Amino acid sequence: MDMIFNDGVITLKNQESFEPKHVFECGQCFRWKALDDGSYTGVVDKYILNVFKVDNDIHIKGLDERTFSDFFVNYFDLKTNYDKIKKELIIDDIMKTCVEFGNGIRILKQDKFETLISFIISANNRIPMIARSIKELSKNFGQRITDDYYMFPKVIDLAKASISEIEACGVGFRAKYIQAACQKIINEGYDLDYIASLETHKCREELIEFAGVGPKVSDCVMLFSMNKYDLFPTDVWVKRICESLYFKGETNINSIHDFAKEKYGNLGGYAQQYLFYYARENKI
DNA sequence: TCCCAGGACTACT
DNA sequence: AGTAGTCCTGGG
Repeated sequence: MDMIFNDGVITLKNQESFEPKHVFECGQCFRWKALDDGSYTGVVDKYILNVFKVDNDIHIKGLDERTFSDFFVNYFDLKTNYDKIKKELIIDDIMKTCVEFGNGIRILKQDKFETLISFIISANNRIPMIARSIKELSKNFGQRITDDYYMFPKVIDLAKASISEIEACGVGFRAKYIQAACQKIINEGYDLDYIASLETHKCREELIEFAGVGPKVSDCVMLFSMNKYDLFPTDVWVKRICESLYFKGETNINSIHDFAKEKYGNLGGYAQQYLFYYARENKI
């Protein structure tokens, strides 16, 4: 990887498969915000960073070199060859269209606990509301970074919150799920690192033990924070685009899972991201 | 006012 | 085993 560190800015040269808009607006994360200049600022762990692209170069502000190589090379999944993945995925014209449209998508490697809570909040919810809730949870129960930015809460701190305190963050009926998830981890010994080490099916079974986590949320948690890609999170958007482009009619979740497993196998998670982004940006 | 949104749960057959 | 109704919240 061609990396230059100069005057507090990290520059990655020739990043065709890294488009900030695609990465941060493909539905995987909720703490990145587009600024008026087209750059994106995000809170990741205790870091606040700004990312933008000029020509084919990615620029990252807010990190020292050491933090970048120790933490963010992994976070941005920079060691993965997306050209190869995209080549393998383009086995039909529909996926070709979606991959070309979301060319710069990368699947971030996010924190397990933050992803679990974030996607519990996502159930039957809208993105702005999800982002707002996460921001409030962080402000109320996370460590302060600056006056404007707070870390996502640690399990131990969020576990101390009452249901009504969690509700006050705007999460609605999901407050009890959030509290229960924290307590399951703290009191019942549920270990997300251990769960992540299990193979996909077993991992899903364990995640679904959390109240408020069903098939779709579990698959998102695995895809976005547990390095599992042999799955196909199927929300209404993905269901809709599969029905309209592949099935040419109504079908059910199981049929879509079977279809995706057959067609995309171990790359299902990537395929889902290109389909989802295309579907949502084009309002299919 | 009603409807619904990036699902899951509960209470029914 | 499979399926309606319900759920906080807030924007159309």
